[in-house]
Amino acid sequence: VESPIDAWTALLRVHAVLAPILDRELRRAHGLPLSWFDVLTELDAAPGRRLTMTALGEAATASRSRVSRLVDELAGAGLVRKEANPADARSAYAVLTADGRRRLRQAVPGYRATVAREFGGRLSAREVDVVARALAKVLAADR
Amino acid sequence: VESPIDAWTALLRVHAVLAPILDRELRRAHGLPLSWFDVLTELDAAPGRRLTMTALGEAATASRSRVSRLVDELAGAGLVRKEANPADARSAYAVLTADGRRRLRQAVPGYRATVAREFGGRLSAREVDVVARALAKVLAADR
DNA sequence: AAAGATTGAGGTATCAATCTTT
DNA sequence: AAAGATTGATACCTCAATCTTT
Repeated sequence: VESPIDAWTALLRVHAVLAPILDRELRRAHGLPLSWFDVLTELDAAPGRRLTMTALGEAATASRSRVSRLVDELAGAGLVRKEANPADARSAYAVLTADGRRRLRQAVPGYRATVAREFGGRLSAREVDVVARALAKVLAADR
Repeated sequence: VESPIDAWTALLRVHAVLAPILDRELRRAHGLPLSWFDVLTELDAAPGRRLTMTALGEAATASRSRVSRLVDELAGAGLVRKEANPADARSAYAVLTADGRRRLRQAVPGYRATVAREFGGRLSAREVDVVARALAKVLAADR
């Protein structure tokens, strides 16, 4: 095992196996698709629990145009609210609501447990650490 | 950085960034979506360059029902051929054609180069190795 | 009845075109 | 003209129902 191809191929496979598991689990237990969970998580981590649509598109896994529709769905469910940006009338904020924060907090423990079981379960602490650092480097490099 | 969550979240982000890049590059240069490339790669690696639909569904990143449609598309493009399984009339083989093999071989160098640049580029050989081994362990564990 | 495979219906995501504000 | 954002059209993917063979 030496070429980056092997690592990348394994990443594709792990994603293909685990993402659907997490998605189904989040829907079943909390009515949250993984795409919603992802957006809520990014908003929760942002200063003021808010991000412009563009910033959200860059932070989340969803594409820029997908984010528009996800935020509309989340707003319809009361988990997010859209707010004007007083500094620039072109841009819009997506803001996490109290309800959204509550739903997210309910979902996080189960999500972490599933990840720990399915992903972390067979790896040493050191391995987990190296993987996290390495993938963070890949991200930092491109964008 | 210690929890498996950080590693998993980074994996999601890397996938979200790199998969579209590779997909666009494969389409542009070779007319092959990443999903096609994935199926062709699995068939090329299989004994006799053939797999039953179920085996292909397990090997590839596509779901079982998606594989049916992908193989139909690939057969329409002449890159794959469907063959009866003489041992069991329920099952069908997807077989890589000479054309499919040629197209795959043309695409592989560019694919490897893009992965090397975008993924392996910023990592040491040791990091790449640990990531590949760790992700392989995760896969072996679940399925 | 279970296993291999396909398919109709519907959900999910992307692209390119568009609208508005800077 | 460029940046922020949305949207119509379309491609992509999954679920559950179905068909056939074991």
